[in-house]
Amino acid sequence: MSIRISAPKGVYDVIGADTVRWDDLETRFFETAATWGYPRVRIPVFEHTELFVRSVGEATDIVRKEMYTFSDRGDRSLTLRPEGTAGMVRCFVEHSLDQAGLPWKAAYGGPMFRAENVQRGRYRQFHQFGVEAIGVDDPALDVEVIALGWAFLRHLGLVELTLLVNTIGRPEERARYVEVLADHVRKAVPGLDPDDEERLELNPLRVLDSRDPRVVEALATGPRLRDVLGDESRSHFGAVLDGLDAAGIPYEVDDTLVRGLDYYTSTTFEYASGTLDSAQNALGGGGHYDGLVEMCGGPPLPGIGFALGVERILIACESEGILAEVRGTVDVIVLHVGETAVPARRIAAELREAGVRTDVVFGNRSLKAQFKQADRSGARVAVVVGERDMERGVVTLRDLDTGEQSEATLDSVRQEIEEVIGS
RNA sequence: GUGGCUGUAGCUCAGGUGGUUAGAGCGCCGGGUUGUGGUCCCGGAGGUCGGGGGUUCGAGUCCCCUCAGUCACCCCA
Repeated sequence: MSIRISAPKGVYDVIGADTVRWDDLETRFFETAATWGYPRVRIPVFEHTELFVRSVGEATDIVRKEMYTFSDRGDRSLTLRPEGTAGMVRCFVEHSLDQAGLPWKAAYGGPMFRAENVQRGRYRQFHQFGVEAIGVDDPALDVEVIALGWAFLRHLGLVELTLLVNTIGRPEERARYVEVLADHVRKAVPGLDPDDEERLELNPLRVLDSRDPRVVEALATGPRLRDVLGDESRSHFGAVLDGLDAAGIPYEVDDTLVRGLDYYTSTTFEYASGTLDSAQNALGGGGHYDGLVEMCGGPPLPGIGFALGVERILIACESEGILAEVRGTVDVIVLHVGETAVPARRIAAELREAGVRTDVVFGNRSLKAQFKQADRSGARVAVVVGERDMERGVVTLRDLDTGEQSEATLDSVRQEIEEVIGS
């Protein structure tokens, strides 16, 4: 009796060519980040539950119903990270990284976990790359962070990109605004639907996301957050937009762009893809978080960062037809016919030692079958180690693209192969 | 958490109103070629028809439940 166990809902395996694309994407992200002065750090995938509750916010959907929380054997409440910024800020505070000079700039990436219902571009274990810049309050730093993400996405070859930016001001400005906003919406729309009513109660800014046409209309005529901002917030935002202009980065100001995490303040932004449908078109997003470091027990320092969704970027790349072709995983495959398995493996070992990606056939199969395997492997060269040849001290090299064959002595195999595939 | 659609071989899919041993293409394995792949020809293996229950003489087909995928709501990456 065997029971077949499948992967849990919302998780999946990355195999074959997808693995290569993932690795490639990851490499390119961290290379870009490093180029901009954001070296990679590695932080844990679980943290004390309290960290996320306090930083992400109790009123958010993430904390209310999407966290993978568990008790460990010491009865500590731990949570699989639903996002990366909280852990990064904790890391910054825990190691007093402000002492190393500000801003502290770093990149991170890896799996995140949210117990959401699954759909295209949305999984329970999903993956993000992100950067954070903590400790300096300068709109130019906002621009740098936004530009970094933009440059990375553009360099992948994505064309259908829109950068959305907004500012949600300081907490006290927002508090003032939220009151007038709630008041306005309730007056303008009698019989508000329960979803929107709940939003007004828990997290009023989120009504800006409403799709109820009556609410949308009420918002259009209602107070705008930007109009109630103080001079400082206003000039900061203006400076960010000027910086984007100067950097030649196109953007749209979107009054309704409100990020779903409580720690955001001031500048918020999102990279949207034009090729994905409207529901899951956000490739990534981020913003300022000016009270978070202090709330985590550090000095009162501002921060800004973004996170990109790996799965969504790959979907966008696929829609835009820019996924890289992936050829075989080896360049050379060694076949053997007759009693030559041992010398065949010795040749393979020599090639591998020299850094040549090499596979070798196992089992006792016909040469024809071995060639089929060689063909499928995507290797460029097959080395045939045959009894007849070996008696003369040579092996046969076959170019699998052209079918051309040549002989090589045992001493010259490695060199000849390196010449062929080295180009 | 709620709703719509879908679930047959490794993959993509056929299988009117329920009726014998469930099919195709691609892929895989073997042979044609006693040491030569990607073309061609021949043969073969491979299926709890997502799972469970029910109706029926009989269920891949009808009903219920359940699981999974997908899309949408919600929310976000």
